[in-house]
Amino acid sequence: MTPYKIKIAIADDHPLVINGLRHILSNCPDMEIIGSYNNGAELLTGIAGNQPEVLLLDVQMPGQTGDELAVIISAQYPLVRMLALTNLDNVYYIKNMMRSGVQGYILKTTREEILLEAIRTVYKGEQYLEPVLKEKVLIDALQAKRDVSAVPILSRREKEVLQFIAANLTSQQIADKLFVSKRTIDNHRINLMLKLGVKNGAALMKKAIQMGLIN
Amino acid sequence: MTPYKIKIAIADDHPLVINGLRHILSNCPDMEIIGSYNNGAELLTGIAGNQPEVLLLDVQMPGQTGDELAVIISAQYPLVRMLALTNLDNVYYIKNMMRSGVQGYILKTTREEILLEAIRTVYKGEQYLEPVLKEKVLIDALQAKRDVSAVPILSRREKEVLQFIAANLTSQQIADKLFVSKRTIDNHRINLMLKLGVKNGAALMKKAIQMGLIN
DNA sequence: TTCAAAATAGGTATTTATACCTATTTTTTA
DNA sequence: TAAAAAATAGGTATAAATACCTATTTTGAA
Repeated sequence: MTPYKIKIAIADDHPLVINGLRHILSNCPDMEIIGSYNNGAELLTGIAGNQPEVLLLDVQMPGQTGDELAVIISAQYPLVRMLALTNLDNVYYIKNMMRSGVQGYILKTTREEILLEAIRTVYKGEQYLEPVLKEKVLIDALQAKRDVSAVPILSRREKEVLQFIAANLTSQQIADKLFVSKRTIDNHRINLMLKLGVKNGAALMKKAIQMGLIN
Repeated sequence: MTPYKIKIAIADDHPLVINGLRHILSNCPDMEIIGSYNNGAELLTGIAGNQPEVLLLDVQMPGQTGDELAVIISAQYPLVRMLALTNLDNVYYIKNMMRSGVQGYILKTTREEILLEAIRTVYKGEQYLEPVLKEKVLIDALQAKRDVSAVPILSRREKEVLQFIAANLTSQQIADKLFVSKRTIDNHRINLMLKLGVKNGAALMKKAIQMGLIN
């Protein structure tokens, strides 16, 4: 009796990658490739008539990028599981793809067994992330502040004002809330920017979040 | 021959916790408690004359909070390893403490073996995070966007402009970089704020980071 | 209790951002 | 290829932030 075969599609702009995958998967009794596409447009057209159960999705392709495609596909075909398959081991890309709707993320340099395990895991509806990448994401999330001495010590009032700035308030509104003059808040603002070494409110927010000073 | 004993100090405002830890550690041939403190002030005074190798640090204490203490201690006594020991299993606290300089983070509800393993790991200079918490941090970092329909779809140019705003540039500077009019960038800015539902650049930055639109 | 830091606030100017329009050109998509 | 969306940019205001000062009061730590 023939086993059930997981229907797989591949989207990658490198024919070599597609051929390689075809070769590997053709030796798997529980998988079959039902389509391959060289770019986003082809993928979206092709997938409309013939939906795979697992889509291997390259992150970098000409035209639409992987994250854009992932958003479209997860909205239009919520049953299609996606597995990002790429050379990019940067945490930013991993987070971005996972948040865009892919269920797994593995590297093209990965071993065959991991690839197959990832496909099967994702097919089951579970999330798969290569151990190496898991470690990377963890380190990134918990990274100690680079240079402890470089972390500015903010006064209590400054931290308070920082929270209000983050909460979408203007200096005037903060002043009203704290019953002080707008000029006082302006000064806190400028001192905050000085201490964090930035030149405007937007950058202040970014830095403060990076440093863990606000949520 | 007596084994080397890891010198441990405890800072916690609950005497029960301190007693419990004393009890557990007194049965360990490779550990000894050299001090215990009920609040931040006591800790800072006590540690000045007698530095432990591993400090078990509660996150919530009257007066100074755990993260403030961690920053102070890692600056003044860089050789003292710190292990956060708390009831708070919130990712925010975990990240905050780890970034403030503690090498490990475990829950008070944890099993004895894990506590001891954590102390030994941290003593060796390695990072320790309870498996349950590791998983939490990962999920938090990779979490899919809550409500796909609620995630505004930004155009490519808007995303590009967003990056530049995050990079500390003014509208004029961005305009120069992209060879367009400042007014164009102003419009992108306003559209970005509209789409993300905020009213100023700082809040825009915060929201964009929360949504994973920028690093 | 004395000293230093923090919080307070004002003056004055300039620069940027924000708001609300309209409108054209370019690109994408159906 | 027609229609929709995105990118472009201008007019005109106002509001807000930024910059660089000085100076007093309050608070906290040695």
